[in-house]
This record gives sequence, C-alpha cells and structure tokens, in this order.
Amino acid sequence: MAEALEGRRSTRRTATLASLAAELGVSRTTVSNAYNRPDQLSPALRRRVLDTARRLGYPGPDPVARSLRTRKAGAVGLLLTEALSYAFRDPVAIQFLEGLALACEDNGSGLLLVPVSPEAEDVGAVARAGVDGFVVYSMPDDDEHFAAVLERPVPVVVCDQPTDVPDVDRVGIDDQAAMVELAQHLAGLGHRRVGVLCMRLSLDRNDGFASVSRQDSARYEVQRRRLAGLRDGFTAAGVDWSTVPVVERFDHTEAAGAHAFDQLAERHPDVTAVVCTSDILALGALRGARAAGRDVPGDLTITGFDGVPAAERAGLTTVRQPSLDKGRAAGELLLDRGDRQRSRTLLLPTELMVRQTSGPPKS
Amino acid sequence: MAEALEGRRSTRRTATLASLAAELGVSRTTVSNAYNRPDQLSPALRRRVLDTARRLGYPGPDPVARSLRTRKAGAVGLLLTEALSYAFRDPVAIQFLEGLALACEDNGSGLLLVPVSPEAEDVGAVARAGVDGFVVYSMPDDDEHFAAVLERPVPVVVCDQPTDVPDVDRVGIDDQAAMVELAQHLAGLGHRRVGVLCMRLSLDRNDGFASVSRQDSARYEVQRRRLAGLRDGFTAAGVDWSTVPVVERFDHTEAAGAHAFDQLAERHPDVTAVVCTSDILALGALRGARAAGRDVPGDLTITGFDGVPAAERAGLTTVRQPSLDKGRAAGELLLDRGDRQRSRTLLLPTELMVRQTSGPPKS
DNA sequence: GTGAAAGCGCTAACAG
DNA sequence: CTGTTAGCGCTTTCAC
Repeated sequence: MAEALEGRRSTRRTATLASLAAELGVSRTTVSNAYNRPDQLSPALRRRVLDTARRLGYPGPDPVARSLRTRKAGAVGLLLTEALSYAFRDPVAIQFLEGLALACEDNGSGLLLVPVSPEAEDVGAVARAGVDGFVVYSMPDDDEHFAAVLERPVPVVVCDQPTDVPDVDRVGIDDQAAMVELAQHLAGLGHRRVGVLCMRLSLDRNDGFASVSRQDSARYEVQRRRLAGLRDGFTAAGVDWSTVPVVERFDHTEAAGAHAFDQLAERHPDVTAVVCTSDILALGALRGARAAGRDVPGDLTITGFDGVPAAERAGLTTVRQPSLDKGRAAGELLLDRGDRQRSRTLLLPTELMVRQTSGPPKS
Repeated sequence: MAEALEGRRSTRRTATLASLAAELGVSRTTVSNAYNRPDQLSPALRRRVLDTARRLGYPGPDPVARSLRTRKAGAVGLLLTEALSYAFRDPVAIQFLEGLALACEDNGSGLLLVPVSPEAEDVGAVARAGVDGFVVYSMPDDDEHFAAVLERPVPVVVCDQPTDVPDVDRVGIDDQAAMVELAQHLAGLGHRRVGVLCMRLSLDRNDGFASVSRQDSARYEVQRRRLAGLRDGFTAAGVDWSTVPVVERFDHTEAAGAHAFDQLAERHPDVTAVVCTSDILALGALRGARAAGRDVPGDLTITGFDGVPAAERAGLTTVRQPSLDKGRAAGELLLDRGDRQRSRTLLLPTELMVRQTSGPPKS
C-alpha cells in the first residue's frame, strides 16, 4: 500500500494547519476553531481562514492526526468469518451488513471491513485497523483473528458466535430452541426417518457424513446448537439420533446443497424429511431432489433455516431469523452510549415458517 | 461517537510503547522494532519485549498513531450514491462491492464505507475518513460529497459516473453503445412502437413521464447515456424519438418497475416493446405485464440492463455488464503501484444477452 | 475572541 | 543490534 497511492493527486501534499496559521498570522487554535468550532471566532475571521485555506490548497484538518489527538477514529470495524468478499455472496450476511450499515449511518460512523486474507496468519490487519470498536460476525471458536480483536482495547460486539466471551456484548438468536421447534413440527407431521444437511463443522474440509462426536465437537457453535436442537426435538419424538444421517458441506452454496442431497439420498433413500441448517443448502437440496424426480412435499419434505428472500420465493418451509435486525442491534449495542455496565446479550426472536416444502411423510 | 465507546473494555487504556520501553529499560525504537522489524533485534530481546507487553496489557502499537507517522491509513474509502445501507439492496452494487473487496483483500487494505447520511449536508464524514484513497461509485453530477472527496489530497477512482473529472481514474462501460446495440436488436425484430422505463434522472422525485429535455439534462450520466443510446439506435431505425414515451421512477425496486409499467401501458397500450434501463425495473415490469395478462414475449417484449442473477433466472433479455470486474478494477486502479501517470479510463465490455423476453412484435 | 503550551503515540533516519 | 533525535498534524485546557 505504501507507494501504491503516491499518485498524481497525492503529490499535492501541501499546507498544514500550522502553515496556514503562519500565513494568516494567527494561532493554530484559531484555524482549528474555524473548522471545528465556528462559534469560537468572528464570522469574518472564519471566512478569511477558510478562503486562505482554499487558496493554499489546504484540505482541512488531517483526519488521522485528528483521530490521534481526539482518540476516536469515527469508524467501526467489522470482522467476518470468511474472506471479506464472501460476505457479499451470502444473503444472510448481506442482510446483516445492511442492518449494521444502518446503525453506523445513524451514528455518522464509518464501517471498516477488515481484510482477513483467505487463511491468513495475517492477524496484523486487525491490529492495524483504526476503529473505535469491533463487530464480529459469526466466527468459529478459537479464531486467531477474533483473539486479535480481543487484544485491542476497544469494545466488541459479537453476532451469533462464539458465545460466552467475557466482557463482550452479543446479539444472536436461540438456534437450539428454534431447531427444537422445527423438529417438533416435522415429528408432528409424522416424520421419523430424517436426514440432515449441515454447514461446515470445522476448519478442515469434510464433505460427507458427520459422526455424532464430530457434531458435538463442531468448532462452529451455531451449527453445533442447531444440530443439538434437532437432536433434542427428534429424540423427544422417539427417534434415535445416532441413526440420523448428517451430511456436512464445507462450501455454502446451492450446488453443495444439491450434491449433499444426492449423497444422502443414495445412502439413505428411505428418509422422508431432509432438514437443512441453512436456506442455501435447502434450496440446493430442493433442486437436487426435484432433479432426481422426487416430489416435494409429496414424497419428501425439505426444510431450511434463515428465511432469506429466495426461500420465500421458493415456498421453502424454514425458520426465519431477523438478520437485518441483528446487524442493526449489533451496531447499536456497540455505538449506543449509556448503560454499558456488564456484558449484555440480546437474543432476537425466530419464527417457524411453514410453507410448501413440508408435509406428512408419504407412506 | 465520543463517549459512546467508552466502555468496559476501553477503560483498560494502559501502557504505551514509551512506557513499555521505560519498564524494560530499552529505547522506544527497540520496542517498535520488536513489532515492526523482528530482524532488527535479537530473538531473545524480542521475546522479552513481547512478554512484558502482554504482562502490562500493552495492545501493540496504536494504529492511529502509526498511521499518522507513516502517512498511510491502510484503508480505501468507498463513497456510494445512496445511503450506505442501500448498497446492500442493489444486486449490482453488491457485485461491485464484492469485486472491490477482493481487490482490497489482495492488497491487505481495509475497505471503509463512508457514512453518507440520507440527504445530509454532512460532507464532514468524507473529510473525516482516514483513508489512502477513495473509490466513488456512481454518483450524480455536481454531488457535494464527491466534491469533498476531490478536496482530499488522495487518489480517487470513479466507477461509472460522473465522467470527465480531471486527475481521476475511472472504470465503467460504454452505456450508450450498449444501448444502441439493444435498440438495433429490437428494431431488427421489427419493433417501432417502443416505451422506456428508466431510473431517476435527477434528485427531485418524478415518478412519471420524462420529456426529452428532462432526459437530456439528467443529472445521472449513466441514465442519460443509456437513453441517448436508445435514441440513437431507434432513430436510425426510423423511429421518431420524441414520440417515445419514457417513464421515470425515483425508487429502484421491482415494485416501482411494475407500477411504471402500468403507467406506461395505460397511456400507450400500443407499444410492442418496453425497454428498461435496469434489470430490477424490468423484472418489475415483467411481473406487472404478466399480472395484467400480457404474454411476454408473445405480445410484448421486455428488456433489462445489468445482467443480475435474477434476470438470468427469469430469462430476461438484457445487457450484461461485468459489475464484479468493475469493482475489482476500481480497487486495482487505486491500489496498483506503477504507471500512475495521467488519468486512466478503463472501459469494460458488455454483452447483449438475448433470452426469452424479447421477440418479434405481435401484429 | 485569541494565543501559548503541551502533548496524543508512534516511526525513521542516523549514529554508535 | 540499540539509542538519540525529531517530528507526523492536530486539539485543547487555560490564561489573556
């Protein structure tokens, strides 16, 4: 980045507040006031200062120097699970971003997307971010970037995962309870032979079946809890969870969902319901199932999680979560003045959306 | 923002590089080197420095102070047409963002979304952004925020509009030529009675027909050029452009597109083709047309512009533009070292995608 | 209404 | 390999 930006425009690095003051024969204070406290000087003098500034090409107080002095950067840092660019492919993340952006806007704060290189050791980006606080979106347990955030002496708000971090506010949903509810819905319809499609459970790629022990030790708390909710709900309905096939996918795409469905269906052709831990996966599964000639919900039930717009269009039965509200709440939690006593946790409501991809089992 | 972030965590503002050095009995340089130039001191000493830092709760060099000293912020600022949050609703903007994020990632730069309040005078946010350069996405002519960006002594890259800004690089497409091609396609099919749906042409809301003079004086250059392209293309086919109805919409949503279609169809029921200057509008028009019982493309042709995923799914005939590439190119143009001589303009290719919403006129 | 003094916390020559 | 010297550009009491 060093010389990268040494361009045409940047060469006109010219006047400073001090040189302007000298030129005008006034003190630096006065010039500073002209910009920051217009009421502290006569309008005439202020006008003179600003005019001279323009003539000298003085661009106004340097933002970085001001930040150093005032001890505030005017920006919120955002740390994301994946590469920065991935966020713009995931509809849930996009909605979260929109909500967060809204909160920042209201506050006049900038939103700094912290570059987290692919698998980078480069924790440096976190240390180098000039921000007044961090919002951390859905990180795996024991993430080093997150650890780096915690090192910084600024407030932090986590969305979703990980939970139970001392001195850190959090906003999320009750993933486990939401899944219990979904399981009850399906069990109520009569489903007993179910299969599950879930997102990655650890940092190492495992595109295939996930054992119960792998499920329980998942490094992604959200997935762990969603699976736990399904286990609780189905177990209560008399299903032996250890017999329930869970297929994991590292990539979070519809294609992955479709392929995971094939894998599940091949080995367990008898399942009557496929529960997916995300809408994207479910949408893919739906496509895969229909491509395989299955009738949904006629002879197969498929459900998702998240409540993205595409799921609604597809009539997918799913659990809706307020992604945008999570973003806004995270921003507000970070930026809101006031009662910042002990760490707060905000759990937002979810809603089971029964639509057209779930029904009673065929037989 | 001031006290907003004075929280639990932030109170542990403690050691500085200087106090650490004092504690260790070494110079500040040494401590600085421990962080920035590990090769400049013995591993043993470095370890001692780092250990003591941890013990004292020293979080490492303050990013803002470092930025002041090194004269680089490590971040790129992004200025967007609308409120920050709008960007996350527009699929074209999202793709642009993704591309830009990719370029930033590669460079290890942060991406700072500059908060531009709704209709804010608050140009201050631009002045206050600690960034090494700005990417400006599709701004109207004579925008004051953009003007504020130009005041800053840093490099600037504009995407799309406005064009012809001195000393500023630009990336975009040839909107006019792309529309000429589309017009030729439609004229070739035999369409002579056409109608147009376009995005806002100025900052004041005008949800209705736009006169030729309003078209020509549009403050949004992209819309101006797309309309000009249509005019050129259809005029060449013998159409009197002054008779072509152009319906404008301030909001860029499918609902607006559908409603605009109704408005057009009511007053000009005889048009055989509706050309929209964006896919969103076209998707809305398509919905409106079908809701009105029209057969597309049977008795009505509808086209879009942009090439968003939803347009592909809908089989919409449109002009595809490489939104992601534009974002990446903008980032690279800003960050790439090297030949930064005079201002560069990068025009990316577009492609006419003839799909299932265009066909010969009915009669 | 205006100025003087005192750094914010850090890095970068350049000596040693 | 380590320390000295000089600020980066600005804001902010606190007197005048």
